[in-house]
Amino acid sequence: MRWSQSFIPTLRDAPADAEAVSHKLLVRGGYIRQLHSGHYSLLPLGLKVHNKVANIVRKEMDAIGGQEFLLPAMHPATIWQQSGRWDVMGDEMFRLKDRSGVDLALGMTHEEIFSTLGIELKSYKELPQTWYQIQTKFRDEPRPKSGLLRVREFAMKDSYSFDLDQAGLDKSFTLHHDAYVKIFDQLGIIALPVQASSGSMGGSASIEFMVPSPAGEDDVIRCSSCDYRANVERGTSALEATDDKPGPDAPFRIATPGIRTISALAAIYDDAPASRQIKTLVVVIDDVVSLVLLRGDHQLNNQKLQDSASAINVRPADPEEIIAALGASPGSLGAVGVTDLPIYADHGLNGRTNMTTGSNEDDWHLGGVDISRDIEISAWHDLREVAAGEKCIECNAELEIIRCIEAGHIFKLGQKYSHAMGISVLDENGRAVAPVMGSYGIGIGRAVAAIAENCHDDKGLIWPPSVAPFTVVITLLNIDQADSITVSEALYKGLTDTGVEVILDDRKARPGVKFADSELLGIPIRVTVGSKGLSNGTVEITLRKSNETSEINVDEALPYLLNLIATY
RNA sequence: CGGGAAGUGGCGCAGCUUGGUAGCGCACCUGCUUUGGGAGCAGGGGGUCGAAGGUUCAAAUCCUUUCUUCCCGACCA
Repeated sequence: MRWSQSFIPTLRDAPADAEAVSHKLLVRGGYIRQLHSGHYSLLPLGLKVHNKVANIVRKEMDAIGGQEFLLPAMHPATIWQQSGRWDVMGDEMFRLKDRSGVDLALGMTHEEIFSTLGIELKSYKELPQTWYQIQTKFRDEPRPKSGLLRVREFAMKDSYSFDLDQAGLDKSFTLHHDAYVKIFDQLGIIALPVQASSGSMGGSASIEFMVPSPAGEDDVIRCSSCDYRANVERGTSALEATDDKPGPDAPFRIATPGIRTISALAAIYDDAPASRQIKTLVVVIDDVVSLVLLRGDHQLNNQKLQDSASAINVRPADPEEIIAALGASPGSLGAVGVTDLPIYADHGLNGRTNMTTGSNEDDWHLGGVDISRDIEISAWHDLREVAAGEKCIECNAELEIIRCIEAGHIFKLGQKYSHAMGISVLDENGRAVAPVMGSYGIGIGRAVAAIAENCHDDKGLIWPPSVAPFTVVITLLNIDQADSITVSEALYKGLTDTGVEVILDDRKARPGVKFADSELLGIPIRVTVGSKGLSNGTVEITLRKSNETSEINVDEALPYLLNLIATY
């Protein structure tokens, strides 16, 4: 491709709106442009990178027996109603009506739609099946942000496996897991597989592939010693034993005028450090006012609560609801004597005695509280959010928390959709069996952004060769000089003829502009053709990644480049 | 949805406080010079100042409403 004829609108300044590095560089490099919030146009170079990522994904899906489909992006409401997710998906699903008033949705994912085809599976002999597509998904995100990282319209590779039994699903799941490892390896980014929450997908297990980056939105717990890794929405840690001194036979009242916080109580009352207080939160779980109890120094993880309660929606109660439920204001709340509300307690409180908590009367707390004796716990769950520095449940080493981009997510769905959508096959005994399903996703555009987040310097992008829009840029410094033109054109033809993707910078522009643009674009190899080198019979070959430059004789340049590309 | 910020040519910004008919840098076009790290000079093109309403002889500027975008939080497969 000739640069002079290409649409590559590079910018010296990033738009003021851009914050994330990938966003700035992809816009400045002429890869993407925003149409409106959460919707981006891919420009020719952006599409090239996008396609390369998609093709790597495609290749690895094919390698595990995946068959590519393309399903509609627009769906009838009825099919989502059949699975129950028409309601579950809430505001995040784009909905519309056609001219006759029929409810429609833009697909956020395709479990239901693939299931309509799964109905045609009739025999265990046809299983397993692995089906996938690379299709546009629509999600009405509450807050699109950071360029391609969080958008409302994006291409996603989604695949679905159908197996006869759990053992089959385990195998399909492992195949996908290993394929994902290979994919991210080829994309040139580190993606840590971590235990994750399944969220609205349901199902028994899920693993996310997380790319460490400050631009990410998820926190991952990582053990400094063993290979324990989990999303904070899912992971836990070992708690050190707490010494509760023996308590009284019944709780006693403590006058605490004006005390409204855990830390304030700990400060004035020696016997109530935060770790020996009970924190009482009032939440509304699918319209049911409920209490959540945690150790005073622990934080609630909302997703854990939502998962534990199998809830669609969890929100903090507002002050009026709290007073109506408990008769006191936040800061003085407790669960002792509460019998009419569901009470969820975190495992960190299990077996604890002689603790301090609110009394549901402003300015008074209760001491000597024994959890099992004094509080009617409805259910015990893991609800607290792990903090950095806590100890690993596997090996007791220190845990760290790292910010990550969720680049892929694989789920064991089980039979939820098979049952809901009416898929069944006959097993070898002639009995109808609902296949066990799995679902597996990689966001293509998000992967592009994740690579950009990880592969750049202060001059611009540094694409891994596997996804670079071009492998080589020939920087022709003087477009009026016959020698330079001859050498450049010969190299251009030589590389093109061997299938190397090259862009020839034949623009009428100053050298500084050409160098800066080639670095901004992040093309792995630059060949500089100029009079300085040609006077010695050489061209310069520069690696974007290391900025390492070699002077190579003109005659040897082509084989040198081909060898360099082969061994990059 | 709560909090904050911002909308002026393709990009970055000034002008607004104190109303007087829009400007700077980059980019773009023409010419000359220059030519190995974002050139210089000269000339030139391009903007309903987000939108609507109001105040006024006069509104980018003041008032009201509204839309949009970004950031933090909430939320989120």
